[in-house]
Amino acid sequence: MPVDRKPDDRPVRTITDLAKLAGVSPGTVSRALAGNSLVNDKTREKIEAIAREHGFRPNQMASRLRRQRTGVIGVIIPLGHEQKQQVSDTFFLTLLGHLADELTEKGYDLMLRRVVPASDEDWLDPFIGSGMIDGVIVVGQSDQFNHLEEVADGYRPMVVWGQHREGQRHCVVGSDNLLGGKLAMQRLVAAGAKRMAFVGDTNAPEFAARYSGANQVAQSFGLTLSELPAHLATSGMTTEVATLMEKAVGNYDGLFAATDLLALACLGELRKLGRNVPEDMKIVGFDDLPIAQQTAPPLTTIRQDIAGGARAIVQLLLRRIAGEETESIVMPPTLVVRGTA
Amino acid sequence: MPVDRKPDDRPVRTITDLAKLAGVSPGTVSRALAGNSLVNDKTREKIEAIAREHGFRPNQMASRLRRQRTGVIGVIIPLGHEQKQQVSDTFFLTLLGHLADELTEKGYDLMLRRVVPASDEDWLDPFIGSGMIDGVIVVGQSDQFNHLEEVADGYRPMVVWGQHREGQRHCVVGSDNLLGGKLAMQRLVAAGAKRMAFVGDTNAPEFAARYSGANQVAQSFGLTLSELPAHLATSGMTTEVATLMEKAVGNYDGLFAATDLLALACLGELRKLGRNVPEDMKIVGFDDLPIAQQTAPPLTTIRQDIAGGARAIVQLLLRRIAGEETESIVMPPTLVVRGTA
DNA sequence: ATGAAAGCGCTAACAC
DNA sequence: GTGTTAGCGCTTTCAT
Repeated sequence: MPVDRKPDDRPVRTITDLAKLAGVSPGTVSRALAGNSLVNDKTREKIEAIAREHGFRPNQMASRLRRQRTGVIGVIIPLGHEQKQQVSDTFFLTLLGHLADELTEKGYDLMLRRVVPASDEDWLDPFIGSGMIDGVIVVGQSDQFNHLEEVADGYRPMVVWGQHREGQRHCVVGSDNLLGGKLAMQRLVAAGAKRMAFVGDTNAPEFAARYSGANQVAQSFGLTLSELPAHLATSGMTTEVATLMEKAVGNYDGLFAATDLLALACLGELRKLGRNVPEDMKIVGFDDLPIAQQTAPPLTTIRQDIAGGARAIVQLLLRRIAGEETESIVMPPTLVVRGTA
Repeated sequence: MPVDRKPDDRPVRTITDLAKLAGVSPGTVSRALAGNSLVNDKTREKIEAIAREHGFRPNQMASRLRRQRTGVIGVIIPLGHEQKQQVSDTFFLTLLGHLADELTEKGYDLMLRRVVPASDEDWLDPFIGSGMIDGVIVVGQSDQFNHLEEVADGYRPMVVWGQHREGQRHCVVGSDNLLGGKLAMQRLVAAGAKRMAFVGDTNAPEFAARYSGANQVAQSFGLTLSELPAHLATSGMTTEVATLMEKAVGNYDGLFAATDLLALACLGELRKLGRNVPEDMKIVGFDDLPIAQQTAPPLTTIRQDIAGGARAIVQLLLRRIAGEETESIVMPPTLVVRGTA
């Protein structure tokens, strides 16, 4: 039963073709191309020459099937709490870029998948069980914390970017969002704000922790922190924030935005409303994206070390693939004081 | 020669295991799970039940090897002209996000690779010839136009995002950069600018076309357009632009930035130098990234339809995979007038 | 140092 | 409708 395939006129498609041309066995070609075995130098050179001449590349599918390792790391972005959000949130994409860089450097390829997990659905297992990837990086916990816990019990080579909870079972790398929230609130208070609001969606664990940290500090000063629930969907965000800002003006004098993007939107809308930042309203963001330096006034924010996070994720994952156990890593964020608070 | 592997206690790992449990042959299981063949309903249900119970997923590596199709599209980002640039340029990443969305929707997975092609190096062939992907999307031509032409002669399922040149052989989707440049310059002139400069690196074909279009219009008005070569590497960009802006002040009153990111940097640096936009300096950007709305003043820019581009790329690629010939697509950009010019 | 051969797990003729 | 079987292209013992 010949596999039906387009006739390929390339004379040397398989290692066997090449072997015939070189007058050796397929095994020898495999060894020569792999480089590691002890093949006669002349034989190797000859094989390499032919391979180069014909632009031959060993079929990775076959190689990987045989070796039971794929050289591919899956990166999956669950978008549960933000149905509308595309894979286009700047922060995720920046992290993704760094992950690509790190993985490439380590010789792995990166397979990207975006999912909108329905509450009862298996979105992770098909990816993990597909035999296509050696390990998986989950970017953001979304509202899938419990599901991640379950999966982690049966599947070791997984590292998640997100929020760490005491005693959790899945390996996570992320910022200390509680601390970040505290730093943000301390700054707002130091800048003289009295009536504060958190702008963001506290359904995501990361954001909930940011709120919580900020709230703790607020209470310690005898102040309160309101919630202005705003979502990140790129399309609706601006109008949503516009509405929030109309209400916020006069009621608050300090905003802690869950992300820089949100902070930026607040800044823009407040300007439209004729309010001055930081005079009428102090603002602190979160992430320290490159644009935070370029706004007017430049954004006071909490910096997450995205590149460092990517490095840590990949490092932990490779250790897990090698069979090691690993701890989670919580990275301390830092306050960057600029012009908005 | 048993492949050495960790002992897997999962009772049903292969289609054959499952077949034994179900009391049928592997072939039947394969058919049942594939869904398409005519399998007895009872048999199918039984097989599906067992599969679900044991969390069984057919090994994709084997399936793909056998079927000679991978269900994976490669996305590769060549970074030739920007050695330092990571995969973190906002525009590329936004496009990448949309590509991920489109491909996911069509049932394809996305394999991401970042390369820094040395001038003489084969960076595309290894990816194409790896047998891991059914087709490839190249995001940006970088300085590899000629190489892409060569590859296109021998490999059909490839679509490139970038600049279209008359008579080129590789299939490309991209904006009409020449037109974009013209629109930008027309706006600068209409806004009253007299001494203009283009901020960007004209080694990339896209940028060269933007410059060229702008230059044509400038000349038609008897004006000249200088070049301020600035690179996109996220790290060095700000300082580089800072130097350029110091020189620019007083010499120019209108800037056409190759990208919004560059325009943003110009805006920021000019503010630091105490100059007002648009009074002292008109600025037009390119891309219309979401942040362009949020700057102060909001950025006048040339909009590229990134989502539409992604859709077109995927559509063309799938047609090429199916064996069709396809034309290139050039999309008209539009001028978005905001506050900077 | 090289050849021979047995699969990796799955699919699709082909036969019944 | 289901079983049988011959590979997809590669790697790796085992034998020489």
